[in-house]
Amino acid sequence: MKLIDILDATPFGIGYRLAFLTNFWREPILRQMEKDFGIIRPELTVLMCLSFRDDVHARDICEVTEQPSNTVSRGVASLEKKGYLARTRDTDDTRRQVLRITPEGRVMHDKIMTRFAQAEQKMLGVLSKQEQTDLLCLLDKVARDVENWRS
Amino acid sequence: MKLIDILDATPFGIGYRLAFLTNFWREPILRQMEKDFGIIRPELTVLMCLSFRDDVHARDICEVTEQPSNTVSRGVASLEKKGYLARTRDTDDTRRQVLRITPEGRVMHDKIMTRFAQAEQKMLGVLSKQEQTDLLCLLDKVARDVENWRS
DNA sequence: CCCAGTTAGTTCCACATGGAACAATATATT
DNA sequence: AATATATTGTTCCATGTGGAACTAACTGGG
Repeated sequence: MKLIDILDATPFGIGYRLAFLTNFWREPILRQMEKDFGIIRPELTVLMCLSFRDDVHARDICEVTEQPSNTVSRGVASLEKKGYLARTRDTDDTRRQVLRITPEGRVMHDKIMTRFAQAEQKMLGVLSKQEQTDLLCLLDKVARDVENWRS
Repeated sequence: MKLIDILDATPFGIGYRLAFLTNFWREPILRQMEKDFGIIRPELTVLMCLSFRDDVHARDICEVTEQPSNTVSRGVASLEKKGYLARTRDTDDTRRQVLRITPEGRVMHDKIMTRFAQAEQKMLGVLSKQEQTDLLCLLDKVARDVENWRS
């Protein structure tokens, strides 16, 4: 009995394969990331948001990622302690704090992103360039439509 | 700022979209499943294995799903308490116990499977039948190749 | 200006999870 | 046959996580 056989028995072949691939692609890297760098999932989430756009508030990260505020709060606090982000009080609203990634934070972020990218390439090795393009296109179509189907 | 924009900035477009779709498709159902039926993730894992094949041992489930034994142990214990599976001592090896899903367990399993299937159909609404077939084919190709790329 | 209601971020608490130690049983070696 | 080793499944413990309560600060209506 293999996992892929159970997979085949379900009435949601695409969904299950999505979950299957996500698990085998992402989870090992997240575990390794924690082991090698001491960075855990919610910290990476914050790091990715700050890498994409500087000077955001914790609240923004909550909204974009749909993470609970306490999770983001802990991620921000621990990243600051590690020197990967800096926070300053917002002068307009002193409840808020402006978050910014540090150079060290960006280095760490890029290192982790590279791992994901390399693992992706390895995962897609069985597909031709054209097939990879097709797959990306199909996934993108569904992902962009998310607001129409999410429950 | 939208999540999909951060997604586009990463050097692993396919991987990130896989994770994105998995999150928005699977996670809401798992949360709802717990709320409506009191079934949590490791319990569902056990239930799906037993639905696929009867008379297995907890150890088999550990190997197939790569779950730690304590997680499976708890899942089995709680499912038994709820009447969704029955366990009997294996006469050949009294350390082992033979697991079997009950009719109530199968009803619950099917109810949950239906939810996943319906959510999948909704998710794929934006794709044509041909595109859905293509997507399934591509995902299957990569999934079947898992032993060659998993880290 | 004051108070009710709202919002940003943190802390508290309850629980799910996985690693490691453990007890019971089976298997291998001599 | 006796002892050492391996295996099955459970319990213990440390940690990650999210809901809810909480504090501090802002906003709007009277």
